[in-house]
Amino acid sequence: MKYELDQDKELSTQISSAIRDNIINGQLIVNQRLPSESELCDQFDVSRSTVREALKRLAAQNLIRTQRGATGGAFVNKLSFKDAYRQQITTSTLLLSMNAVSFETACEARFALERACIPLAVKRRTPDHLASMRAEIHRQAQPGLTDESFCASDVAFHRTLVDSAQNPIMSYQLAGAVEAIEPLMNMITFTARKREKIVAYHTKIADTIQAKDVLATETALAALAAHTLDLANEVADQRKSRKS
Amino acid sequence: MKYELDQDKELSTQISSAIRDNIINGQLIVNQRLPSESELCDQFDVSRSTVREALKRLAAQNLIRTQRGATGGAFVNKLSFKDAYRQQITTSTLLLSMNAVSFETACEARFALERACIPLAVKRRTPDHLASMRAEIHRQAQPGLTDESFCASDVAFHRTLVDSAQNPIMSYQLAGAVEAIEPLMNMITFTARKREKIVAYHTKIADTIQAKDVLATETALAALAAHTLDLANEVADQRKSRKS
DNA sequence: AAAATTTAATTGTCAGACAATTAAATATCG
DNA sequence: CGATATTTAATTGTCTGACAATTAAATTTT
Repeated sequence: MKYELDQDKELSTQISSAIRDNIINGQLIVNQRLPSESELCDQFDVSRSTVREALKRLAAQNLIRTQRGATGGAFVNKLSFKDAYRQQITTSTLLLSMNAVSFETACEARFALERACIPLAVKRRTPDHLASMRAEIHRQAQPGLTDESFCASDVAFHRTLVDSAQNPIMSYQLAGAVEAIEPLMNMITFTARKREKIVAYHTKIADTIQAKDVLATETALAALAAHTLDLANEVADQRKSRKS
Repeated sequence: MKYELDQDKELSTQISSAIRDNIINGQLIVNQRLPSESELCDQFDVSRSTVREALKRLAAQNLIRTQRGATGGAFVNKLSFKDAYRQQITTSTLLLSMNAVSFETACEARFALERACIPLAVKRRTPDHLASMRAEIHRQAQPGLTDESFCASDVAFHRTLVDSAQNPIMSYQLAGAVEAIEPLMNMITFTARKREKIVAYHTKIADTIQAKDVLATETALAALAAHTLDLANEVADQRKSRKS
């Protein structure tokens, strides 16, 4: 295999990019073994530390995995949906926390994207999905729950809604939108009254999905979106008044 | 700062995870300088190579950047939307190519998610967005265009549609869905007649967005989705018949 | 005061060594 | 012969120490 290297960057970056390109364009296929570290040293004419730093970069992106031992080495890794989910969630969470994204913007994105799942969710939801939703709703209604657990259950409910569309690509794409909002939601204090209201919306959503009523589900979700935004604004107002 | 290390993994993995956790949970904030490599050697009681491999892992995820020189070091990187886009697109593309995702599934996800943008796009689209869409449509109608360029323009058109919702989180989330499908689309041969039809759909979509008609836009997009799926099935059928 | 030089801190790269792991090859024993 | 134990070889993981390259700050020179 031939490699073309950019100039003007660190060697380890050039090497990892070269190998990454070969994975993306299919010259290196899943489970294929890369040359051993010492062979790569020869090919790129660099030291082993440099090769290793390059390989660690690729490993961090789940593009390769390594095995020790006689038949070991670095292998092109099949990116699993699970790994992709995790990456997606990490990236989304960091993006939100580092870029001062408003709750409003994040909320808008989340509910808009979830709405996109409804027609498919209504068509394909199984009894299992419905049961999962009901289970989370039941959990959310329990009195002793901490705010954090309540939020986590909220996320689980919405994730089930997304998953019930049974399109793995959508589940993956939306993982970030659904999960990354959790830290923002965690800043809200959910009083018993507020929880009651949210539980009611969730129940409505589960009911309408069960009834296979797209329009009613969309309406219920929109109402929940509006309500969530209200809660967030309330928190923001409290902050402001406390400041002054 | 204290670090808790998992056992049973490579040292460089443990260290990168520990630092990553501290970035995610906010103990290390944006632009903060990490301890120098030799300080990290002392803190974790490992060699410099090990520390460096850990840092390269973090750099590969855009979590840190490094600078040489007297005041250099590793700094917590502010994850930009641009970096996040690129990561998202790379991951999505690999996920699709490595997991034998059907065109149907990818297409379904893409159009469902795009549909989610329509209400916002209709509300917020600027003359610039409309002009961009028209420009891509014009480009798609040119006779000498290669199939690849046609696909690229198609992607650009849809990206503009998404961007016109003016929600950066949605743009980011959908970047993968919109772009990753391009390699799959590239397997389709777009005859003049087929292009005409797609251009007509795109025109319809631009028109209805301009007219701020949500329902009509949704209808047009749904029609385009159905048509795209037909094209893909045609290709699949040809493959099958050529085999037998 | 400005420009040139030196210094010190830091990351990037190299070289060579040994430890740990693992599968395959080989030797041993019943 | 067959099963088991041992050795071997290949490979990644880690350590040590060195030097190069880069950069900002400190110092010296003009």
